[in-house]
Amino acid sequence: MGAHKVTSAEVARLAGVSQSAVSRVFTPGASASAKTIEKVRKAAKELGYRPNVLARAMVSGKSGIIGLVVAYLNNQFYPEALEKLSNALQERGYHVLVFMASQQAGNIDKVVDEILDFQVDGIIAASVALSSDLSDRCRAAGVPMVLFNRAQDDVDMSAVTSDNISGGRKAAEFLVAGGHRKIGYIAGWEGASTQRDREAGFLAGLRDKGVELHAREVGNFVTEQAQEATRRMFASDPPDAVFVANDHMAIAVMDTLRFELGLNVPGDVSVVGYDDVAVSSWPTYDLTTVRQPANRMVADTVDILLSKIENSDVGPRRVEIDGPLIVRGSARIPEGWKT
Amino acid sequence: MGAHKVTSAEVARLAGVSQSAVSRVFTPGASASAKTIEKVRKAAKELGYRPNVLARAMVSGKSGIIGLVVAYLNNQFYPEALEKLSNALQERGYHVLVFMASQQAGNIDKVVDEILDFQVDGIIAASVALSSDLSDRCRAAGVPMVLFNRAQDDVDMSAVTSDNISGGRKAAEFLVAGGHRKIGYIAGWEGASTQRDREAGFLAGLRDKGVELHAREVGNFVTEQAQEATRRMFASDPPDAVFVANDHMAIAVMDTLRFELGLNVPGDVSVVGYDDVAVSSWPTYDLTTVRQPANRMVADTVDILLSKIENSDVGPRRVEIDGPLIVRGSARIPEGWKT
DNA sequence: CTGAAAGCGCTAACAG
DNA sequence: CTGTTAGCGCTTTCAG
Repeated sequence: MGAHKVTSAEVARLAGVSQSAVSRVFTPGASASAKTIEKVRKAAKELGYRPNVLARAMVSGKSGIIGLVVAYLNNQFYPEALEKLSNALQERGYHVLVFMASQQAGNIDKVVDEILDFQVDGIIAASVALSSDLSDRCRAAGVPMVLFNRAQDDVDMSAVTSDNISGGRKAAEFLVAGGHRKIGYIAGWEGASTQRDREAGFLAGLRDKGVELHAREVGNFVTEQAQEATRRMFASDPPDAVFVANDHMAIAVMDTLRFELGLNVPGDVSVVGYDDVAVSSWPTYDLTTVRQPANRMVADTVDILLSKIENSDVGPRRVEIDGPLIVRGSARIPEGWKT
Repeated sequence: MGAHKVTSAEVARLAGVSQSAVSRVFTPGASASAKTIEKVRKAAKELGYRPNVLARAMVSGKSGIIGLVVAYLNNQFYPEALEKLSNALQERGYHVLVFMASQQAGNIDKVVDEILDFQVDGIIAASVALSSDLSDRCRAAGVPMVLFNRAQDDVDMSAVTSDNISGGRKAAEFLVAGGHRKIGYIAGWEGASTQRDREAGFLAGLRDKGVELHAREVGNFVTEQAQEATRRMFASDPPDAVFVANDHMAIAVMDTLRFELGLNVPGDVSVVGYDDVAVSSWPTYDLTTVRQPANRMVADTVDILLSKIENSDVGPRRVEIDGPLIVRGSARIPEGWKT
């Protein structure tokens, strides 16, 4: 007993047909007589036969595997995205091979090579920066790739993000409308396009209102660094409002403000974040934040990738999805602010 | 340019050796002369050759893929575990194919079938209940499987969990020592062994101290349901302490207690959770909880699985790792409580 | 050590 | 519609 993988040949023998007949019965776009189908299905069930996806991949050239590169799962936005991506792909007949990559550049290249070894049909890179050499390699291998939640200068690279510039601007307008004039910014990792765009939009928004940035510190999207950034920023001449580059850090900032610095949010300081992850809506934080429309980002990412896979000559697409400012209680609400 | 996958045959031609020579150079346990190795490596680099993992899998029978079934990523414990699992496996030369499975039983069976189609070398099932029929199927296919954070009656099934009974007992002893006599329990999904064991240990702990359970509600490991369970439990004759089956729910319980019911934690009610996820240590919650030693659970899971893969005749192993009670501020600390 | 040859399990022409 | 025949790219005997 045990440890035996049933082959199509064995099913064929039992069903009294050729091996290719079996293959046809299990190949989506194939044709076989009702009688054959019936015989084969019966034999297959009896033997517990299921086609070997890897063998199919070898000859067809399609593995049904999508490589997903992801850097860290600490930020709640990513597990959520990963779950949605995986589900969306599963619904369309694909499966996700996960590769964790630390942020170090060299690592990513190694990881992508490994991905390519698996003959994946496509790659989704979530929040990782890629060397342009890498994109070339994928292109040479004929494997389409799309960036999720990160854009790149390379115009040939498809990418899906929220509209980070517009989002940053919304945060600025809200804070200024709320009467704040001493406004600080806690930046994420400066290698990230999301960080750069959010900051650019935020600064542009301030400038348009004639307000100058009061303070700036870098938190690198990391909890501990965001806490330290907060301490530095509030050590002297503290701001009365802070825009934080993502919710993950914003939560840490709020905790530091409240428990370490004894400040009241939003009484003493207004805080605005970016992402609208699950925690942000918890009553404890009740964080005003710019929502990243994860569902639409995922849907678009999958659409773009699959259309590239199924129709190899479509050009690159870059999508920026506008997300609303979700007004909650962590920042002073301007009088007469219309949702 | 474009879309061409380099084969070992092409490398062989360029290097002026046979195709099998190329294979040997890229096969870990193979032998080739220094001269051959050199020629092949050079040609390979020039062409950008990398072995096709799928083809290798076909003939060797080892795909290097581990199927990971996971139900939901909401509970912070899982992204963390997934990340650690993936990293540990990557370090040992394996890769993770992720399958999301909703809790419905039928779904899981389908998912496992799909996993098997990929000729995975092994399966890790995180927090999903499996029909015994399924275990048989995997055994028949010769694919080892280990359960992560869930046990099963089937003694042939390897499983790694924390010592949930002992953990539940620790929570009971702590609460009773803290002077509580009206103690409630908010249960997780009753199909989960973790839930059952935590409750059993908790009740045993209470019984040993001569305390009776004051109230019990079911939260199913779901935020919203935990909130409702809290409301029901505190509607009349409220307890002065609650043990919640996991931190994910405990956080929701605390928020409900504080913001909806206006109660003070731990002043009016003590709360103890289970898992020690990242949020639990945030100052806002500062949750007293039983830690699940994720690192050791992951390490053991990987060890067990790989030893089964590499040495097919090892028996099943069931590991229960003891986790400490992490005493923080969400529950009254007994006088003279020794850490 | 090395090349030739035989498949791994399956799909895709190709004749019938 | 169906069986026969080639391979997909690679590892692994098997003779040299």
